Amino acid sequence: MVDKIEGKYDPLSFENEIYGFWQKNNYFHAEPDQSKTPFSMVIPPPNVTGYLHVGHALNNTLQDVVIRYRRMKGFNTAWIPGTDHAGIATQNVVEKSLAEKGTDRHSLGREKFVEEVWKWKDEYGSRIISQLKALGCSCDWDRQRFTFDDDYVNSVTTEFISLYNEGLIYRGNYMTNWCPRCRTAISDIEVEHQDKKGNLWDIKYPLIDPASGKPSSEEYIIVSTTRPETMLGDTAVAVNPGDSRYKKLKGRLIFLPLMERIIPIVEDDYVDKDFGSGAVKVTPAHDPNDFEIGRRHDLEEINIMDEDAVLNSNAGRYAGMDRYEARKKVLADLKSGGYYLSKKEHTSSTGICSRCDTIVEPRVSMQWFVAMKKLAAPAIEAVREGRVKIVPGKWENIYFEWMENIRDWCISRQLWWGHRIPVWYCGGCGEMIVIAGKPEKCSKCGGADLSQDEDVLDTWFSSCLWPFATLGWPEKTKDLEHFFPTDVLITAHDIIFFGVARMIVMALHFMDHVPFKQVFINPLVNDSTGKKMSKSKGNVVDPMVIIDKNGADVLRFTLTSLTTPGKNLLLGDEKIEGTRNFANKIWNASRFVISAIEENGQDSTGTRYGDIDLEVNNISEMDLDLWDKWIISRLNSTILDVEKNLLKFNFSTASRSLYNFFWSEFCDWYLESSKVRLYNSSDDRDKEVCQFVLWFVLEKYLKTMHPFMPHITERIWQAIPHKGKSIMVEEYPVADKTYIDKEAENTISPVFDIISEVRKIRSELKINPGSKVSICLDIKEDDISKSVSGNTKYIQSLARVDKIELRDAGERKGYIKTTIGSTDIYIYILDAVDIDLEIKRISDEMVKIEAGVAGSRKKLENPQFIEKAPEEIIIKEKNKLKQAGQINAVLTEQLDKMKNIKK
RNA sequence: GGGCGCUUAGCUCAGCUGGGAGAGCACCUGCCUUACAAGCAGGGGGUCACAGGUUCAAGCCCUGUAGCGCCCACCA
Repeated sequence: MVDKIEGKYDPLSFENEIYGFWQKNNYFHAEPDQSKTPFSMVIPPPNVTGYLHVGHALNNTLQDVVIRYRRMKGFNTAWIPGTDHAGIATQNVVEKSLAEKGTDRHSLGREKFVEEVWKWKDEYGSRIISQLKALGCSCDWDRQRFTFDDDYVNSVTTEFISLYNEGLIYRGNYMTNWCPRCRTAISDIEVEHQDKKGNLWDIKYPLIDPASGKPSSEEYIIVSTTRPETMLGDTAVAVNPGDSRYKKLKGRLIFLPLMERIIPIVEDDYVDKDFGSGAVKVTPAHDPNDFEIGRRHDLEEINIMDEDAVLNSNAGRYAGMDRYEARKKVLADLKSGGYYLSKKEHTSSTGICSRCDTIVEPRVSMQWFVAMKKLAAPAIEAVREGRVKIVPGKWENIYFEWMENIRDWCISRQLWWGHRIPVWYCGGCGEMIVIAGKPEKCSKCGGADLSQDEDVLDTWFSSCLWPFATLGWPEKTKDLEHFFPTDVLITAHDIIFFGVARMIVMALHFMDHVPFKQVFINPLVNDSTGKKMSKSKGNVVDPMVIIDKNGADVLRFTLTSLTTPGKNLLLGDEKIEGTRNFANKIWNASRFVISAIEENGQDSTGTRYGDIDLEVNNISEMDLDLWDKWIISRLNSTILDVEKNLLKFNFSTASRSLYNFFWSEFCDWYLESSKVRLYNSSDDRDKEVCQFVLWFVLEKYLKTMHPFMPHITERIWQAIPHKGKSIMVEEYPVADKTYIDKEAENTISPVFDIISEVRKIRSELKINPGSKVSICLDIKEDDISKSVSGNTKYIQSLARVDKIELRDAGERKGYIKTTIGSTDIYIYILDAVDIDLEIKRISDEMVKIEAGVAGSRKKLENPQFIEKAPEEIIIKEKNKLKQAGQINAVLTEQLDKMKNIKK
């Protein structure tokens, strides 16, 4: 590592180098070690096809802050990274690239296509990994996993077979959500719902005349539908059993127009008497409700669509038409046949595929399912009992609501990219064999004609093993023993159902333990106007662009400072700029500290500073100035505050604490005060103490800040006196409460007040900032007097004062008088003052004071307040009133004086 | 249809268990003061959505209203 820091903050010049330094020294890696307390996390694996979007940037920054903090706290930390093979998403991406080459997966064939995807993965799959590195993530890269690694395939196979053997996985023909574009079944949660405007059509279904057996020309039932084309698959009309209108029609048959099929009327409680005509057409193969009705009444399920949602031969003369084309034709035919009654506008929620936005077609097909009810129960209990804590708590309710109403999980996908289902079918006898690895012959008939189930498993069926499969499960590895359960999972809210819930389910089932103790749901990142980022809107912020321009630290700190649990965050350029300025501030202040140390001719990287031994580092034995005690006190409070908020995932508060301490306290006050001691003091010992404290506070601060801005803190730390190789493996500063010195803070406070007051008056009266003024301080309280008299040189320097007298100015001319607390301040301004300006200043001040006085007086005159409010509040209020009175007196006096001069 | 969240300065938000309305940005004034103009010093600006209630005291607790947002749901 280089020592000296450059004159200008240029993160791009050192961030990569520092990351390489960490990696080279293997700081990210942890081995199981019984002597240490483990702290582990698994990354929510990003899609292998993915690139780092701003949501990932946030998610991984937060994880890195947590893991770096814990590492410095002495835990044996492992942050396990990796990627997800992401079945549909990846297959879609590769298919797209095939299409560009003018080919498709079908002409390639399954085997070649899968090879193609692996090639794609090898080429692009590390993109997101290198982006995470650019962000500074301290993942244990030796443990990087992919949900399609050989070992992982073994985990998934074990999962499937064992759930199957326990009767928790079954296969059957059921209603599923079918995406005609992806040509696969998808699970309920992969369907998003959008309200779409459409129509509700009323259609006449003639009754069959019992006498003739032919459609009646007079009797009919009206049915309403939003999807007229599905009538081609109707196998009944349902009415409510309590609906008197249809009592007389019980047992009658109906003539289904167009298909000319005879279908029954069935009675079912599902039907709402008050909706439309109270009669519902029933299409068991293309509507989830109708499916249920159909199963209850043993109705035929006529599948009228193929996997592209094109009508099949069951749709008669409509075969070959797309579903929407068929709709038009059906309506036209209904019209010409006299069956069409009316249409009205109707908005209904439409299911769309979350992967490709295609309208999902409910379709009956043969699929594999996981029976979830039994599995969910212990997972609900685990959260209820607090064994898994979800932060913010509101998400727990959402979790409960979903888990308590959970439905079975369709896990088979009609894709080629994914974990194959470990099931073989015997061509001879039809036997189904569930086994890892292809059996040689059929266990029933001995035949060798065995073929594997064509489907693959839902990606989430594999990712829900992530917290323990990455550690070696089902093998009983040392890693698993040491690092499982993990401690925290940080993820976005849309993963609660897909991942979090199922991880809890599977960990409880297979590991008999929760997979993580806490889940933090990170906020969503919106654009600067609060809109969701989307490619089509063109408002996507690319984190890599920010990193390439401002460095990773700036992006990271911007994100943490905006992360308030439970609230979406808005990211815009101004926010980035603010952090960049802050990083610049840290850089420059550090340069100041370095130069302050070096000025004394000390070795900037040694372990000694003057006669102060950094290794002993005992500030309690030093002769600390009030300012030293104050800044050390503030530092310790800051450390406490940062830690407290970090443990609550309150990243914005922790960030603000770091920001305010450094800028408003360390830079604005302590650094400025140090100049007095460094440049104009003859007290060498005091100068040394000051230099030491500058170093001490900066060094501790850098460590406290390190998890948030790892690169800059490392860079600067390497350039100041330090012991140890890297800040990232240093011990996190221990906030020593004995140094939280409220007395020092209280003692210094009047000094600050006086400086601020003099600055304010100077500014308001437009006194040239370059010129110095003389002041008199009339202090009535002994302790203030003591602290002020010991700090006059600071007041002189920071408020640009030449002469300070600790007395009142009496009748001497050329002074204006102001007051702060009980202290009167006289500022000698010669005749430079603009009388009108001063009169205005005083009048404005008096108005403010008056409002406060009125409020206090009202309270204190209220007998109930005196009676019921706590003593301390009453005292406080009285003090307020007293002080206001004093200030008012001074202002009145001053005002009179000014007015007299004016005369 | 059910549930949840939000509403505080021009903008974005912070305000923990009820007792002094805050920050950043923007704005205004003055400063190139030897770490930093990506800076320094100072300043203006708010009936804390609305209406009730509890309380000595409400941005904070309770009820209701309105607006915005999100999630869930098998509304033909």
